[in-house]
Amino acid sequence: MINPKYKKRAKFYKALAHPTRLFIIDQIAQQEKCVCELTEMVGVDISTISKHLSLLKNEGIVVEDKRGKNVYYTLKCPCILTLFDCVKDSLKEDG
Amino acid sequence: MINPKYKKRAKFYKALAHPTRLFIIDQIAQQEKCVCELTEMVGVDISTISKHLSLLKNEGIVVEDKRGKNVYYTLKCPCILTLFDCVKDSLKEDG
DNA sequence: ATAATACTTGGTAAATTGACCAAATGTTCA
DNA sequence: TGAACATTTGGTCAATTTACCAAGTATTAT
Repeated sequence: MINPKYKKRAKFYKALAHPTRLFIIDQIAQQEKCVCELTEMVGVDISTISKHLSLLKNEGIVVEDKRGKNVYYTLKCPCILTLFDCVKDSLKEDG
Repeated sequence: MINPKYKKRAKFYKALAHPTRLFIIDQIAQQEKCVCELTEMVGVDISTISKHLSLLKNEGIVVEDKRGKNVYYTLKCPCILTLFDCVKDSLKEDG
C-alpha cells in the first residue's frame, strides 16, 4: 500500500506524540540534562525516562554524551524547535 | 505532573502519527476528496478511513463539507504543509 | 575488591490504537 | 415509499504503547 516514506514520517511524529517526550525536548533545548535530572523533573521511574530518551535517540532527535557516571542528552538539531513553534502557533488558533 | 499543554501538543502529533493519515492529508492538500475516493486510494475498509478522518477533524486538521451523498474533506489550514516540509527535510538529512 | 550511584534492559500488566465486520443513519433516485 | 449508495458508529480482536519493578551493566570512590 502507501509509499514506505509515509511510515517513516509517521514514526517521527509518533516519537513526538507523548507529553513527557515533548517536555524532555523542551528541557534539553535549554541545556543538556542527564537522565536523573529529567527523572526528578518529571517524577516517574528512571527506567521510563531512559526508554523515552532511547526512543528519541533512535529517531535522531537527541544525542547522548556519556561522562562519568552520567549520560547527558542534548538536541541533535535545534531546528526541531522551529517545528515546535509552528505547532504551538497552530494550536493557539483553534480552541 | 507536566503542564497540560504538553498533553494537547502530544495529541496533535499523535494525530499525524499514522501513515494513512499523512497520506490522506497529502491527497486532500491537492484537492478535496470524499471518503470513498480516499478509501479506494488506500485500499482499506471505508470505516477505517472514516475513523481516521474523524480523528483529523477532531484535531482541527481537516474540515468536512457534506454535499449530496458524499462528505468531502479539505485541509482546515494549508499551513500544515509547511510543517510537513520541515519534517521531510529533517528526515532527509539523517539516514 | 566492594559499595554506591547512574543508567539500561527485560518482563509484565493495563490502556490505547487500528483493522475489520455488522448495523445504523442519511441522501438520492426511481 | 423503497432501493441503492455513502458514511458513521459500535463491537471485537490483535498489536502496540507505557508504566513499573527487578535485574544487569558501567563508572566512581573508598
